This record gives sequence, C-alpha cells and structure tokens, in this order.
Amino acid sequence: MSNIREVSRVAGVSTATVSRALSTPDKVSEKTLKKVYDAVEKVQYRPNMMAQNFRATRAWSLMVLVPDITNRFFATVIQGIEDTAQKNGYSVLLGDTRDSEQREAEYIRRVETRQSDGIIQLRPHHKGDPKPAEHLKIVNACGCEGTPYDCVRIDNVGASRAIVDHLIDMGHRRIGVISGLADNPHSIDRLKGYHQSLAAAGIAPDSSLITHGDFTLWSGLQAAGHFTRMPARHRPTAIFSMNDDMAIGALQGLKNASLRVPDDISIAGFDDTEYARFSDPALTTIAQPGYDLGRCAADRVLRLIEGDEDATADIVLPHELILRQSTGAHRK
Amino acid sequence: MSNIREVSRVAGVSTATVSRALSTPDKVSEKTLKKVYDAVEKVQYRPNMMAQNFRATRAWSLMVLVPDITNRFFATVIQGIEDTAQKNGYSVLLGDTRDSEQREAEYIRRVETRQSDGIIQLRPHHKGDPKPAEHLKIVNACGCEGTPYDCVRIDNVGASRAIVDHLIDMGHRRIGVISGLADNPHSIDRLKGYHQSLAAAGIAPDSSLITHGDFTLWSGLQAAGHFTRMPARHRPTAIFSMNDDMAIGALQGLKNASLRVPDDISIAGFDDTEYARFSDPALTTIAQPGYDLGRCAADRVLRLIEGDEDATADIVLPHELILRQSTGAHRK
DNA sequence: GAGCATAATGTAACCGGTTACACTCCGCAA
DNA sequence: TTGCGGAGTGTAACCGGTTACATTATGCTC
Repeated sequence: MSNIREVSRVAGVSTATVSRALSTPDKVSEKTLKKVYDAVEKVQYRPNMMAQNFRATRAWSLMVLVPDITNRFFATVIQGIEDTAQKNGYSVLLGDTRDSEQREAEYIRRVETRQSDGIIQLRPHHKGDPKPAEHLKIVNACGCEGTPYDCVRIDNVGASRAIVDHLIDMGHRRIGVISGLADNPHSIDRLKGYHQSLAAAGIAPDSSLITHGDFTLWSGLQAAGHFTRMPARHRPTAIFSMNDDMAIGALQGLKNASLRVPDDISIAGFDDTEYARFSDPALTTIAQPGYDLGRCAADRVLRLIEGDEDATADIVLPHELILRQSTGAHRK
Repeated sequence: MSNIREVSRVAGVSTATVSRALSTPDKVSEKTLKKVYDAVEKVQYRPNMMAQNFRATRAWSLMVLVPDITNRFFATVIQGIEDTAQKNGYSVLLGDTRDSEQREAEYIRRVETRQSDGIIQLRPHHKGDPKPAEHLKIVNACGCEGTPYDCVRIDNVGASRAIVDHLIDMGHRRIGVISGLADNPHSIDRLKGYHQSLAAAGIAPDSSLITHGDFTLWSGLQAAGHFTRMPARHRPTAIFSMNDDMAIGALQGLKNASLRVPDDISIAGFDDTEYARFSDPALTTIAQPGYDLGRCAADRVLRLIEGDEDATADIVLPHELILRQSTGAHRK
C-alpha cells in the first residue's frame, strides 16, 4: 500500500507539501498541486485513516449500545443516529449488548481505550445503575425522566396517560396493562401515567390487572393468557400494552381465546412501528419519533465531543396518539 | 489522559518494559511486573487503541453494509456477525446504505482508507455490479448463485421450488407471485425456482400472475391490489410472496377485499421472521438461517483478513419449509 | 537593484504505542 | 579465571500522517 512518502517521492516534493496539498490546497501553488495530484493518481494513494486519527487523537466514530438490534424501534433510532453521524464524518460502531451488563461493560471499555469518541445508549438508565464516568461523552437516546446524564426522550408518563385517557373516554373502567419488566424505567414511567389517568377518572387501581412481559412478541402472547384465563366478569375490557410487539403477541392470544378485538376487548400498543399499522385489527398506539430521537442524540453527543457543551441536557420530543381499529367503545 | 510514558516514569522503568509487561508478561520479572501494574493502577492507564492499531496496521473492525437496518431479517444476520466479531476482538462498523449506491461507495472508501479490515455485504450482488477490487476483503452474507467473490447464502432457487411445490401439492394451479424488484438477484433466483416448479407440474406460466414489490409491508399491500382487482376466474388461488413483510402487507389487502385466507386464497412468505408466526393467519414460509448466515460470513471474512484463505468460497446453508395456516388446499 | 512582505516549500518533531537490537548481569561449565 | 548463554532491561527506530518553525522563492515598491 502506498503512503504519503511514496507520493512525495514521485511528485518530487516533501511529505509536508503533499499533506498540505490534500488538506489545505489553497496553501499550495497550482503547479505543485498538479504534481501532487498526478502522483496520488499514479501510486493510487489513499490516506491511512488510522494514522490520521491517531495523530489527531480523534477516532471519528460513535459507539451505539443497543439492547436488541432486531427490535424495529431501536433500529429506527439507529437510522437517525447513523444519518447524523455520517453527515458529520463519523462512523457508527455497533454494540449489541443483548441486555447483558457484561457485554455493555466491554463496549464501554473500548470507548475508554479511545476506539470511539462517544457513546449513545439506547437502554434506559435504571435507578440502580452507576452514573457513567465523568469523562465519557455519553447520551441516552431513549431515556426517562431523571437520567443522570444527557438524555433525549419522550414524555413517557404523559404518553401513557394519553392512551389510558383514550380508553377511559371509550367507557372502559377495567383496564389491563401488559408492562415491561418491573424494574425497567419505561415500565415505571408508563405505569405512573396509567395510575394518574385512573386516579383522575376516579377508578380504583387493581393490581390483578397488571402483568409483565419483556417487550417481545412471545411475552405478549403469554401475557394475554393471564387475562383470558380470568373469569369474564373480572377480565379487563381494554388492555394497554407497553409496546406494539407485545400487543401483537397478545392479539393472537386473545383470538385463540375467541375474544374479538375490539368488540369484546380493546387493546392499545406503544411505539407505532410499521407492524402496528399492519396487524389485524390495526393497533391504536403512541407514535414515538424514533428517527428524531436518534438524530437529536447524535447531534448532542457530537456537541459534547466538540466540547461545545457542559450543562446536562434533558430533551423531550413530542409523541402522538394514533387511533386505529384495535380500540373501541366499551359494550355492556 | 495518561500514556505509556507516564506509566514508565512512575514505575521507574522504560516504556519498552511497560509494553512487555502488559502484552508479554512472561518476559518480565516478577518484581518489575508488580511495579508496572502498580503504576498502571496509580495513573489509571488505558492503552490507546488508535496508537496500537495504527502501529499494527490493523483496525480490528468489520464494516457491515446493510440496505436497511430496520429489516428484521438483516438485523438477525447482523447479530450473527456481531457475536462472531466480538468473540474475535473485532468491532462492527455499521453502514446503513439505504439502497443507495453513493452511500455504499462512501463506506467502501472508508475501508480503502483502512478504517476497517473487511466488509460484509448484505445486499445481493447484481449482474451489472462491478466486481469489487481485488485487495478488498469482502464477503456477501445474503448472496445468490454466481456472486463473483466470497459468498454465504441459501439455495434460493431450491427454496422457492419447495414452497411452490407445496402450493401445487395443495391443488393450486394458478399461483401468483409477489416478487421483489425485477433486477434483484433474489427475485431472479426465486422466480427461477417458481418457473421450475410450474414446468415440473406441467403448468403453463402466466405473466399476469407476477407482480413486483420492494420487500416492504406497503408494497405487499399494493401488490395484493393487483390480484384483488382481477376478475375472480383469473385470480390466483395461491400467492407466493418473496418475503414475509410483503406477505403480511398482502394479507391486509386480501382482507380488505373480503378474501379469506386460506379458504379463498392461500399465501406463503419467505424468511420466517418472528412476525410470520404472529400474523393472522400465521404464515407458511421458508426459514432462512439468518443468524448463521451472519456468523459464517464473519468467520469467512476474518479468515480472509488473517490471510488463511485464497480460493473464493460459495457456502450454502440449509433452509426449511415451515407450514402454517396461511396456505390450504385449493377449493373448487 | 536593494529592501521588504508574503507566498511556497522543506525539515524535523510529534502523536503513543511496539519491537529489533544492544547491553548488562548472573550463573555455570571448562 | 575465563567464556558462554540466557534472562531482563534499555535505547531508539518505526508505523504514516500533521504541523510549528525555518528557509527559500517571488513579487512589489522605491
């Protein structure tokens, strides 16, 4: 592989001149410029980025820590990150942590050894999690209220309230919940919104109406079983699932039990992934601006890297209630 | 940030000794080892990977070129790649090309500048595509027959034949196809299998039964329109969709037209993504070993990088026909 | 043509590691 | 005592760029 020395030899100038010709051409005379370009062409020179980055002590890459890359919502966030990174000359290093603390630690170690300049974390920050080291440039792209570092998010509590209010408006009073894992901050915030809505409507909470999944299709199917096995008079007339996948899984469980949606029971999701539009019936859900969350988080981490920012930011993007056919009026 | 010189100063040894203590401890005396470790701890030393990699002229990263990261099948392949890369000390650089030639070229340029050591391409190699430069370490993880470089794939022709044979066995003779774009090699191979099956059963092909989408849910919905608008006697009694997403989209289109699946019309998909199991009715489909495709491709590219291989490989992994409820016997 | 400002180029240090080679020290055999 | 071998360590070159500083070339004014 050719290097800058070879170019300088062929062009008959110094390496400094070659470097300048390529990075600051206005500082080099026309004549020399031509000699250099010809030489570059001749020896098929491509600058060695590793050398450049090393010299500049900048890796020009961002590490994205994602719990599960096959989750379509996360994938959308990553698209937003990637586009922004690309636009600013950064690469995206993928860290699929599979929800494993150990893998996450390994990836963070890579950042400490300067394989990348910053981190975008897609897992929400849990209460018990240690605060990341001060020197790390890190932003959470799917966070919750109270994240102890930079965070881009939606108002989970409010979004949850919006969807539960909608169900209450339709006349439902026994509203089931398919939550995520109990210690997941998204679960906690959305459950909070659920309880706020019930309280505002004067509905007493009933813990038997709350069940937990892990945000997968399968766990939604299982969760549906919790409700279908209940005696009909105890059964909720509407279900709020904390993501679309679990709602789609639950849809199948309800059908297996011969419950019609929304005639016998309503169900709402969260995220508004494409599949929510294509399920049968199409899901009422909360649209999260996944792409924008990624874009904003990437913007933010780039500013941290450039050193333009110091105060911790908490950016809240708007969500939207999407009404489709999976929710309907309560029938006596 | 501390560097090796600082460690050597604190430990009272040379940088060479520090380097050896960390990479080849058996070449250093116990006493010195302790001094070095203590110093590392004291100054919180983390080796600078950029320097190491630069010196070793090895980036320890693989570039994955993926047409669309939100596609669940691709995401699964990436998981296979990532696990293998991680296990071997490599990082994965994400290149979401959005099917843009220009973006792909940009990413390949990064490899030429040695930002990463190898490429895994998820887009199939098209007939007209230029053959990648000889010096690139590149493997295709979702290729087709005839890829002019290393390739890991399934037998698309055979898989397609398996699913069309199944439809024919169920008594169908008018079998529609929702293909991908006409120039996509997967479309070409799978269409080839379709025609082989028809020929073997003595069924004359009918070009009005073939329509094209772009592998998205929406295009499947549109494609369904092509068939539902046909007069009933010309309409196919079964449809083979070249991926699950289009099949799921089509499912909705068929329902909108009050066609019952599989009673009035059968439909089969391809890929066996999780959603295929959760659609209503659940999709008959071809299971592709996505994770293994990724794993094999990563293994292969690592061998290329290590220089262990020279001959071009064409690795074919097994597929499987998954029978579910979306296909049924043809009714007169 | 001298004097000076400015443009163009070259020299060499530097980024932070690794490693070939040289050197010292020590034990042991002759 | 001398010679030898091997273990342990240090010195300095090197990877491939960038850039501060020094030097030379060029153009302009008087």
